[in-house]
Amino acid sequence: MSTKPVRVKEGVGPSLNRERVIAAALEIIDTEGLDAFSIRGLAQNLGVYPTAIYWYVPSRNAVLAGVVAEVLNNVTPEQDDVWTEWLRALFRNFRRQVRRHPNVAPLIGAQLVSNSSIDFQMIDCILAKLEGAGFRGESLRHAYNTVITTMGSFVTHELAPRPSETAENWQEELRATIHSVDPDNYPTISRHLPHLENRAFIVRWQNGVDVPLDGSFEFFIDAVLRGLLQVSRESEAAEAGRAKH
Amino acid sequence: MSTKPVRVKEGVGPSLNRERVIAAALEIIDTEGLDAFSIRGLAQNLGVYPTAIYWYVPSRNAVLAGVVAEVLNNVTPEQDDVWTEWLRALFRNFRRQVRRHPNVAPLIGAQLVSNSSIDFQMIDCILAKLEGAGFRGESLRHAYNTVITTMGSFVTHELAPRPSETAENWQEELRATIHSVDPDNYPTISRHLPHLENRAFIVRWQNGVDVPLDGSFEFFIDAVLRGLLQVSRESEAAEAGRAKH
DNA sequence: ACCTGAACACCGTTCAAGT
DNA sequence: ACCTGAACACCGTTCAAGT
Repeated sequence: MSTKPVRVKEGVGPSLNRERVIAAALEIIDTEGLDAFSIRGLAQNLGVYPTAIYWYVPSRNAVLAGVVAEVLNNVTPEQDDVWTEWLRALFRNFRRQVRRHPNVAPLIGAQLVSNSSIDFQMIDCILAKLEGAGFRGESLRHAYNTVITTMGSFVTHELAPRPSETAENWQEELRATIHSVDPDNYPTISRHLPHLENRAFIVRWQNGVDVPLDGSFEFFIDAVLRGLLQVSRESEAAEAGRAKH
Repeated sequence: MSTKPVRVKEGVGPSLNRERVIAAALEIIDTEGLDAFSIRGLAQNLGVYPTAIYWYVPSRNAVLAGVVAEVLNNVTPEQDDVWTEWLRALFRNFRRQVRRHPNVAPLIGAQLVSNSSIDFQMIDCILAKLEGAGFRGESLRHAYNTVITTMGSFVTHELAPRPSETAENWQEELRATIHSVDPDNYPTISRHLPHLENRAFIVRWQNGVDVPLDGSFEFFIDAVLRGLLQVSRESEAAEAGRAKH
C-alpha cells in the first residue's frame, strides 16, 4: 500500500461544504417554514458556529439563491414533442418541483430572475422550441418572456403563504368576511360564491398546499399556449402571403 | 360661538394614525428600498417611539399589507368596454400602479393573495365581465384565476430587484457570464444574444425600472386574452350545437 | 386613549484568533 | 484551510408605566 498521504486520515475533509449547507437550509425551510430560517439556526442544525457558514457562502441571500436553484433543477423536459406540448410539460414540471417544496414559493418570484446559477440548458431549449414555432427577432424575445412569466407565476400565487399568525382565527375571520358580502353591492360574487370560496385567488383562506388548483392551472397554461399558437400561425400566414407576391 | 368643546383644542387629535403610518412606510420603501424598511426606522421618521406604531397596527406584516393595498388601489377600469379590452385595461392599470412604486413589487406575489382588505369591487367586475363572455361554473373560476395570475405575474417579474449588494460588480459579472456562453453547447442562445441580453428574463442584469419590457408585457397579456377568447367561443359554439339537437 | 421607556430574545455580518 | 469566539449594530414585539 503506497498511497501518498496528503492528510492524516484518508478521505477526511472539512466537516462542512456548500452542498451540505444548502441542503440543511432547504430542510429547515421545508419543515419549519421560510420565516423560521436563519443563519444562526442553520449553524445550530449543522453543529457549527454561525460564522463557519460564511466560509462556504457569502451571505444569507446566497444561501436562499442556492436553495431556489436546487428546487428548480430538472424541469427541462427531455422528450422531443411538438413545441406546445413541450412547453406544457415544462410548465407542469416547474409546478411539480415547487409543490415539493412549497415554503420556497415566495422566493421564486424574485429569485427566478436574480439567480446567479443560470440554467442555460433550459433557456436554450425554450428558445429553440419557440424558433421552431416560427418566432423571430422581437417576437422571439416576447414569446420567451411570456414563457418565463407563465412558468413562474401560477404556482407562486397558488402557494403564497397565508398569514400563519394565529392561523385559525385568521381563517375564520376571512371566511366570515367573504360570506358576509352584500348581494346588492356585489351581486356577481355572491351569486357564484359556492363555486369560488376557498378555490379562487383572493377569495380563499387556505393555500395551494391544502387546496391545489389543478384545474385552474391547466386552464391557465392552456390559454397561454392557445394564444402563442394563434400568434405563431398568424405570422406564418403573413410570411406565406409575402412569399406569394 | 357655542361649540361644545370635546377637547381642549378643537381638531387636535392624536399625533399619529393608521393612514400616516402606512404613508410613511410607503415613502421609506420608495426612497430607501424594501430592505431598508423597519418598524424602528419608521418610528424615527415619524418622530415617535417604535412601540407607538403598535397602537395603530398589529404587526410589521400588517404595515406591509397596508402598503400593498395602497399601491394597488384604483386599478379597476371604469369604462364599459368589450370584456377583452376591459381586461386589457385592468392589466395595464395594475402594471402602471406597481411601476409607480417598484420597490413594493416583491411583496405583491405573496400579498395580492393574503390581503386582508379585499377589493370586492374589482373581483365583482372581473366576474361580471367573464360571465358576460360566456364562462360558467368551473370555467368561470378557472378564467377568474387566470385573470388574477396574469394581472400580478408579469410586473412582479419585471421589477424583481437585482442583488443590490455591490451592484456594479454583480452587473459586470453577470454580463460577462452571459457573453461567454459556449456557442457549441448553447447555439440558440448565442445566436440570439444581441436581441435578448438585458431585455429577456434571467438573461438581464438591470431590472424593469431601468429597462421596461413594454413590448413583452403587451405580447403576454395579448396571448392570454387570445386564449381566453378562443375558449369562450368554443364553449359558446358547443352550447349552440346542443341547442340545435 | 395614546405614547414613553425599558427589556427580551433574537438577527446578519465583521474580524481577530486559534489549530 | 477551516473553524472558534467575541463583538457590532441592528431587529420585532411585550409589557409596565406615564399622562
